This record gives sequence, C-alpha cells and structure tokens, in this order.
Amino acid sequence: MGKIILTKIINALKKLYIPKCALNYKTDFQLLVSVILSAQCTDKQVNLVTPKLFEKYKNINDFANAKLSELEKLIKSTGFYKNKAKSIKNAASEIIKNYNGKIPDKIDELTKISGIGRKTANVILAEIYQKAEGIVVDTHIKRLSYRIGLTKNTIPEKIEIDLMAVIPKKYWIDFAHLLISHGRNICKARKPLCGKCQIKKYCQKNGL
DNA sequence: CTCCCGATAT
DNA sequence: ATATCAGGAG
Repeated sequence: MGKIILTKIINALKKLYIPKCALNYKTDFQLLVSVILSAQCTDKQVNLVTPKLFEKYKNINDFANAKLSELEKLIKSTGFYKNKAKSIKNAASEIIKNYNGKIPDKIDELTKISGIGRKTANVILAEIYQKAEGIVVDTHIKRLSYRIGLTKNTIPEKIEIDLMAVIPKKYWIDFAHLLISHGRNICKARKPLCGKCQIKKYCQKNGL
C-alpha cells in the first residue's frame, strides 16, 4: 500500500464528500467544547445540545465558572456527561490560567490539558489553526484504515504513526474528514455497504 | 486493562 | 439484547 494508492483513494472520496467538520460552532472554544462532547457520541447528538449550551455559556470564562451540576444537565444526552463536564470546565480554567485564554496551537500543550487527548488535540489543530502535527484517529479512521489495509495495528497511536508514514502531509486533514464521511455513509461498523463502496477496488477486504 | 454513560441502529 | 458513536483518564 503506497502513496500512489492513497492519493487515488483520497481523490475518489473527494468526489463524494466535502472534507468538512460536521460539528456546529462559531468560536474556537465552542469547537473545543464540541470535540470533547463528541467522544463516543455522534456529531448529530452533539449538535443537538450545543445551541442551548452556548446560549447559557457565552465564552471561555463562563465555562470556567460553570457549576458542574448545571453543565452536566445540559450535556447529559451526549453520554459520559460527568467526565465531559469536568473536562470542559478544566480545559477552560487551564487555558485561561496558562495560555491567557487563547487555545494553544501545539499538540504537546493541548494534550497536557486534562480531558484533551491526541484525537481531540488533532481535531482542534486542524479546525482552528488548519495545522496538522498528526492525524486524527477516531473510531471511523481506526476501522477504515484497518479494513482498507493501511495498518495492521489496533492501537490508535500506532495507527496514527502508520498513517503518517504513507499519507502525504498535505492530505492529513482532508484524509480524516473524508474517511469519517465514508465511514458514516458506506463503510459502517456493523453492516458495511460494500456493494455501494466507490473505493472497493483499493480495499484489502474488497467487498467483504 | 477498566471505567465513564446516553441515544440510536440492528 | 447488543453494538456503536469524531475518546480519555487512572
């Protein structure tokens, strides 16, 4: 599986999807909040709770001063709500305290913040700063990368290293968006629609 | 490795 | 009834 195949896959997917984030947000910190909420939860479900959430908490200071019980109530339907509420409040406080309220633009600084891991940090860098220090590896990218044959690893950090080795850096951000779209629409976790798959000929499973 | 955890599809 | 969803911490 070389870089030439990767380019073909990316070009084929570009004809099907617009490489774009599906989370609804207006400010940088709203994006950060949405990404934390999206852990083990669909973007659709996140977009259902954020309008009321961002109405109550207007900015990073509001989130830093939020009452956990109130925050939990508003994000409950996204699951893991106690952890997520703490993560959001903590991220707001740490960014105000250590970064003067501005979200860091380096992955090492982002992942130091409790509640922000490698996947969340990669999304934040891509969305806010159009910058890629790594590649987003979420559940879709993990699944599709394995099925297509881009990696034999199952640990996200190792998958990320494998992907960085074969994907030209200028495609890192689009690659993640495109694979996630294809994962949602065709290459589903439970019942993949291989008969409708437009990149089947590049896939190691090739319809199975 | 386990725990966190609600909504939806199968 | 069970698997899955733009995961992360201990």
